[in-house]
Parts: sequence; C-alpha cells; structure tokens
Amino acid sequence: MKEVTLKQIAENLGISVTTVSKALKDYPDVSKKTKALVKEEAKKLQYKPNVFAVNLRTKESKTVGLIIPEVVHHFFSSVINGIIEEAEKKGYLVIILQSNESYKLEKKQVDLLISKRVDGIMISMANNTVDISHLQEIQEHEIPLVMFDKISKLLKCSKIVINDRQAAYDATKHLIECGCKNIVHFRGALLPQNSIDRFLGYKKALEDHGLPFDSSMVYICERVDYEDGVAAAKKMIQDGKKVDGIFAVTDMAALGAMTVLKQHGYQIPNDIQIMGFSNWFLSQAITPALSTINQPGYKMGKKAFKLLRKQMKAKKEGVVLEPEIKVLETSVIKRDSTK
Amino acid sequence: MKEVTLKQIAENLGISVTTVSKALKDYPDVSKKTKALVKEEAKKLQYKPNVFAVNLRTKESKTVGLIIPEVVHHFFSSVINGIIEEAEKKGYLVIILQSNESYKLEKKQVDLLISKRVDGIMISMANNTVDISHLQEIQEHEIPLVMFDKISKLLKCSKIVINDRQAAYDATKHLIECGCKNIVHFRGALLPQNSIDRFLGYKKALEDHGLPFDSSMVYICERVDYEDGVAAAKKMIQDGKKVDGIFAVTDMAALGAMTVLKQHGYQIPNDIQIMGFSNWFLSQAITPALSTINQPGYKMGKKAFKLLRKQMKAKKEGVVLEPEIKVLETSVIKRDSTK
DNA sequence: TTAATATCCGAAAACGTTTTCGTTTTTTAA
DNA sequence: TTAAAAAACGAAAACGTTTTCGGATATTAA
Repeated sequence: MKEVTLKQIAENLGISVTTVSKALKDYPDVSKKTKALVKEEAKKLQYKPNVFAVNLRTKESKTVGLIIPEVVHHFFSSVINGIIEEAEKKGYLVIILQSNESYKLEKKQVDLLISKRVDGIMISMANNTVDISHLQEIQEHEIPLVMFDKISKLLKCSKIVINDRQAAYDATKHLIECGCKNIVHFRGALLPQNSIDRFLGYKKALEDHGLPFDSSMVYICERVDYEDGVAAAKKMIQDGKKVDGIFAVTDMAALGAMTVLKQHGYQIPNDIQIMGFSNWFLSQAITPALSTINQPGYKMGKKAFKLLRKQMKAKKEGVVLEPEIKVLETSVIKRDSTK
Repeated sequence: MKEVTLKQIAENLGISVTTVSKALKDYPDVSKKTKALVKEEAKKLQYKPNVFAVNLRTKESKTVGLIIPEVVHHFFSSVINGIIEEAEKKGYLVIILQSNESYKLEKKQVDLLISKRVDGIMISMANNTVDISHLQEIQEHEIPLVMFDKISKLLKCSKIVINDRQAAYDATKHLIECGCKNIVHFRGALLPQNSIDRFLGYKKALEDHGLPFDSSMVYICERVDYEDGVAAAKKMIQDGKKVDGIFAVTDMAALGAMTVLKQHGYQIPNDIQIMGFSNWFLSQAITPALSTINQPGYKMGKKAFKLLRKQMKAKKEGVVLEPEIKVLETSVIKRDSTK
C-alpha cells in the first residue's frame, strides 16, 4: 500500500505537482476546471497531506504542549478537558506532560517540548519551582507561552488565573458571617503563589472583621490532598485549640478533615463549620455537602488555549502582542458544612 | 536568532553535512577525531536536530495517540498517567483525544491520529461503538494498535484488560458469602463489553450459589457515575423490592446509591451491603468505606504502552508479531460496606 | 493584425535531515 | 615499491510539501 502524494496525483492527471498543490489550497491562479479535476482525483485516492513534510516546510506542527503537576487531579483533568476541546476546535493537538511537582522534571519537560518544536506551551507550575530560567528559555525560542493557575509573577507572559486572595477572603468571610470566631486555616505548601494568596486572603478577612490572626491556627497541607487533610485535622485536634471553623486550601483537604472530625464525634456544621476550595465534583455528594469556592477548571483550560492561540496567531502575522492576564470569576457556594 | 543546523556546524568546521550527521550518530566510518570536533561544536552551538526534518526522513514521529471516552474520570486519568510515564521513558510523547462516549467523535479522532501519522494508537472504546471499521482502518495503515479496558472482541489486535466477568463474579460471591440473599445489580450501559461481562459475572455467581436471577433486580446506569447511582437507588427504593445487597458497576455509582440509602435511613452494611467496582481512590475515605474490586488503571496504562511499543518495534524491524492479550489481576477489597 | 493584459501553469528552490554509494586517503601486506 | 585492504569522507538523492517567479497560453483592446 503506497502512500498517496501530490506527485502521484500530478502524474495521474498529467500536470505538475505545483498545480496540484495549489489547486488543493484554492490558489487563485489555477483554473476552476483543473481545481475540480485535482480535487476529484485527490478524493478518489484518499489523498492526505504528509504532515511531516508540511511541518518541515511551514515550520509549524499544529501541536501545543501542556505541562501540569499531575494528571490525576480533578481540577487538572478538568483543565485538560477544556484545553483539548478548545484546541481541537482550532485544529491543534495537545501533548501533555507532567512535572510531578518537581522542578527538575518540569525543566526537562520544557526542554522536551522546545525540541519537539511545539507551536505553543501552556504550563501550571510545580510547587517548588522558583528559578524560572527554563520558562524564559521558552520565550527566547519565541514560543508563545501561557501560564495558568500556578503562575509566576516574575515572568512576563499571558496568564489565566482566579483571584485566589479574594476568593479566600470571601471564603473566610463566609465562615465569619456564619458565626465562626476561631477559624483555622489548612494552607497549601509555602511556595506556590496561589497557596500564598489564599493564606493572605484568609488573614486579611480575619483582620478586617476584628478577629485576631494566630499563626498557630495555620496548618500546612503540603500536597493539599485527602491524606494531608486527615493529618492536619488530627494534629489540630491533638493541639486542643478552640476551633469553630476551618478554611481548607482544597476540597480534598477539607474532606479529609471532615472524615477525621466526624470520627471524633464533632458535628458539622454545629460544632465546626468547614469551607473548602475548588468545588470538586463530589463535594455536593458527601454528607454534609461541602461549602466551597467555585474554581472553574474547564473554563480555565478553554481560556488558556484561547490566549495561547491569540499569541500564536500574532506571532505568525509578525505582530507583537502585549501579554494578557485574565482573571476568572469565583464565587462562594454555600452548602451544608456551613450554616 | 538563527536555528542551528547541521549545515551550520559543517561550515564552521569546514567539513561536509554528511560527516557531521554521521559523527553525531556515531557512525563507524568517521574518525574519532572528527567525531570529537563535531560533538564539541554541536554542544557549543546548542545544536538540536530539527524534528520536522527527522520525522520526514525517518517516517516516524516518536509520538503516539491515545483515545479515551473522557479525561475527567479517575480511572482514565490513572491510565493516562501510566501511559505518559511509560512513553516518556522510551522517548515518546502522547497525544490525547476524547471520544466523549460518542462513536462519531471516536471515528473522527481516529482519522485525526492517522493523518497526524502517529507511530501507534491506544484506545478504550466509547460505549456505543459497534462498527469497528475505523479501527480496522488503523490497521490497514499499518499503525500499531492496542486496545484497553473497553475493547472489541471482534478486532484482532493486542489488548490489555481485566477479567471483568471473573471480577464481577468474585464481587457478587463476596456479597453472597456475607449473607446476602437478594442482590441487586446496578449495571452499566448495554453495549460495552465490560459492562456485559460484569453483568454476566453477577448472574453466574447467583446461579452457582443457588440464588434465583431476576432481571427486575438489574438497574441500568448509563454513564456509571454518581448521579446514575443516585437515580438507580431511588428507583430501586420506589420499586419496593426486598434487597439486602447491591453490586454496582462502579464505585461512583455505588457511592451515589449509598448516599440515597443513607438518606432513606438504611444502615450500611446492616440493612444493605454494597459492593463497588474499580477501587476509586476515595472509596476508602467515605463512610462506610466501600468494599470494591481493585482495577489497576495506572498499571493498565503502563502495560498498554509497553504492548504498543513492542508492536512498533516489531514493525520497524519488519517482524510480524502475533497480537497479545494481557489480563491484569483483580482482587476483592473488603471494607466496611460489607460484613 | 499586433500589442497589452489577464489567466493559467510549471520549474526549481527550499525546509533539514538521513543514507547510499562512490571516491579519496591512509594503512597494511607483499 | 607496489598492490591490496581498510579507513575516512562527501556528493547527491530522497523524504513531500510550499511558494516564488518566470513563461506560456488565452483573452481583450487598439
């Protein structure tokens, strides 16, 4: 089974490769008649252009890269979903790589994508990435770059985020308005910006409402997952502090905490109210249903690709485009874990 | 910033492109001295081969395609994780596409991957796919193909599965051994093979243990998710049948059922025992912790790529390889939803 | 009719690499 | 010293497409 090429079609029709190519792309300088002939023959032979040759010639691959900390996370898989769908609509395919929250691996993945000559890159940074030279390298190669969710404030590029600080502020405020006076915060790791911002929002909300901030009321959930929530809650109970509210950095951590609290006989929301973050799809299914902040992963993915596409288009047209920063709306979702 | 090419290096060193190419690939017919020189120069200029040209020349892209029903599913994202990791180890990148459980879209995605000339394809079929001509087309293009999880028995290709029937048999048997006499089955959609197999395993287990099979004790969960479990449980309660055990096609459906049952005052496992399927990561975290079947997604992903790689290698070497079917082990995981 | 213009077509270069095969140079054997 | 063998190198073709630009043909105007 021989591959069908332009040459093949040209020979069959007794015309030149040039004309065949142009006919298929509707160049104005080929007659309607030959266009029809060529297209018919192409269809008959089921001609499909050799992308390898097209890539080489046009210097683009219609492929973009995506680097995220981990695929197996509801938030990130939602983002992936949004990106893939949006990309496909525009004829782009997506290569996904994981950093496993490791700076070293993240750097390696960036190199990989650069050498694969993808048309653009989207990235959500690993927690412990501080050096951003690998991201600058992307820009030096003039590859359009978009950051989302876990971004670096130091890098000048298009970004798509939520206002973590404001959202955390709202979440904490919600707890306060529900009557909480002693609110614990289960925060994320120390480095990533969104973890910092959520912490700051929590702190600010306390201050604005006349509640004292006490750093011993803050527990760290390094990986912001279920187990971390469990561990933090256990530690909290052990510490024996007076607590009537918890603002957790993610729904998963909140859920972990909830399980432990229930096991220890705490009534939710009567004894302790809990606020999550992300609106994970099962948060409404657990008992009590978890109050949380809506973090639109799917939408973020869509927007991320749209921004990237804008950059890619501009590059192709030789236009210089100012980086754009899009902030997506979040909102408090009140359920049964707060009253 | 000009791209560094072989030509560039050749000119700098006053030798031919051919020699440079060969030197970098350690051909035996270039002297140690020139090899050293070339490599040094290449490193100095940070030479990176143009993959587009390499692809064109070698006719391979070191890229594989993956088609799954949906990214946002814990099982599938586990598979993705396994595949990406294994692929990367061998220098392959992965392009992920979704069928959204639609045959039409699945077909389109296959076409896309074929025209992208990926080196291999892995697929888990959409529920309503019966016509497999698009998969045969993959084989006609001589693209290595591996199916996993949701497979077609009609297609001759490498597959990686679990023994759904046996696993379902074990799950049902477990319920029976825990004293259940009236076991309901929440099954998946009618078409996909694994849904059928799980149903058959359930039925066989009943028969083997002298329990009557009653088709009105089977409820369908089309999308096998939480909401389906909720709906099926409601319907079951409404039907007013005597039930002391449920075997659900997935943990998510089981969880949905559990929520409804708890709301209706049923004690689990005292009034009704529940068995899930998949060992979703949170199944151990809910209360009561869900007994289930261990379905190793991550491992399945790894194995799937390994099988694919074997096929790709064989193709390259011109060897014909018999399709291989790997069956992964499953096991009953006993937790608190059964006694 | 010729000249000017519009329309259509194709030769050829280019993209950067790999690989075949022939040529040159060096080494070894006689 | 010469012939044979081994080692090192390079010219050139090939992969299949896109695009420039010059040339041919057909059409219109004078």
